[in-house]
Amino acid sequence: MAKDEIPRRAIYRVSIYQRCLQRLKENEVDTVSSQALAKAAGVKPTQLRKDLAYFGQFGTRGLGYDVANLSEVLTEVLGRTRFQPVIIAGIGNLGSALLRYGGFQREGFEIVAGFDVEPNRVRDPDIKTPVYHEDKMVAFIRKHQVKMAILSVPASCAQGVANDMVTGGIQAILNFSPTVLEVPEKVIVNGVDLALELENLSYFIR
Amino acid sequence: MAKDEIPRRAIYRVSIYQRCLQRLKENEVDTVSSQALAKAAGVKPTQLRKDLAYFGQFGTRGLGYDVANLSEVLTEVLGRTRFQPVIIAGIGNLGSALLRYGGFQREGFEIVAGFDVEPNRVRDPDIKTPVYHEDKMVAFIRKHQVKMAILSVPASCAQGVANDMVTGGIQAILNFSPTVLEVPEKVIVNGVDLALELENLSYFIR
DNA sequence: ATATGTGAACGGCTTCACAGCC
DNA sequence: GGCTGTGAAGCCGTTCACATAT
Repeated sequence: MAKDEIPRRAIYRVSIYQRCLQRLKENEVDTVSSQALAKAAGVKPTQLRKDLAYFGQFGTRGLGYDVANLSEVLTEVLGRTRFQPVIIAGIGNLGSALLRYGGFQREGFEIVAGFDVEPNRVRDPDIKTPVYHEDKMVAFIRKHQVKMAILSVPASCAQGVANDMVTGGIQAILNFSPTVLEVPEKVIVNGVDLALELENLSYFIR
Repeated sequence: MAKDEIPRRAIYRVSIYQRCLQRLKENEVDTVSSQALAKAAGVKPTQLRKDLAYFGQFGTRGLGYDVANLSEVLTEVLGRTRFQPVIIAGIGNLGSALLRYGGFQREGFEIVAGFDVEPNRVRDPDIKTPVYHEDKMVAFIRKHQVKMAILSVPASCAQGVANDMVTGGIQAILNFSPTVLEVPEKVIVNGVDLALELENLSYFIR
């Protein structure tokens, strides 16, 4: 099945299924129905089955899915079989928090370096990740063949830093700046816009 | 036009239009076409016009939109005419960063209090927002009629804290925990799942 | 001439209904 | 009987084409 026929949202959900399976494994459950797994993931059972169908047939009719097996399959599907190095540009408030955040490591990502215009600014001493000057970023990306980057610089310089990332060879950017980035088509950008999310919520409360 | 006929994503885009208008105002541009505004927002002109049409007619044919006027209208539409108080539960890495983050204030939100199981844990001294014990949260929400909350506690206690928020009367939650929250239908939840976004990106790079 | 506003067509994702298998 | 796998139907949001206004 070609990748671009798979709904983008389905990929997000597969990640969620994967997490739920992990929890089931910890609890030594070894079989799960689409109904139960879907409930845990907050979706409808048919949707779960449809999502899995994009990648193959993994269940046993009348029984359900083997937790360990399905979990392995999804890890494969998501391409998370090996650690993925990530860099981060902009080590301010948010950037520092992201460096300390354990959630990435847990999911198989490692932030290998940070970059900032003020690399020596005072920071939490238990940040072990090295922080270099932004000048060094392009060379670092090239040398270590890094494909993924987190962008947490102020909006005003986001596009410039993104350009450097692309120059170095970054293929995917997680963008925390409240800006619309212009990048070549082959580069993927996911945006996380905190103020936007709050604004959106405020619209719905009355 | 009834609120629930408007696509949820359209609301996000309206916030983005609003931001672009702000920038235009700063540059003393006073008229803008759907084409120009759409480009700045990263969408197609027809989509912009369709989005605005959900709320009324604001343009002049043959000319475009009056920047100041449209901006006012959108502020009204988004319900961001007055400051909105927000509380935050979980003042760890991420929570502290969010407290220091200026982007919320800029968009008309004020984090009025933080809550944590360890309210006296050592934190950046230039955080001015008071941090109380989580026990006090429900009473605080009630007393100050707070409607919006940010949830940045560990996944394992997210549901419990969310329940308290709902008990107090919170109507909208911005959830940073990698969990599917179960809340009454009338309560809105927007999730920001950092590891999920990275996983999603890693799927698309090859 | 130029740009908005909008019904209709389109496309993609979700849900349904049921066939297939244990 | 129970549960998965899947073509078909339904739904929702986006895009198109053009009528309308200045």
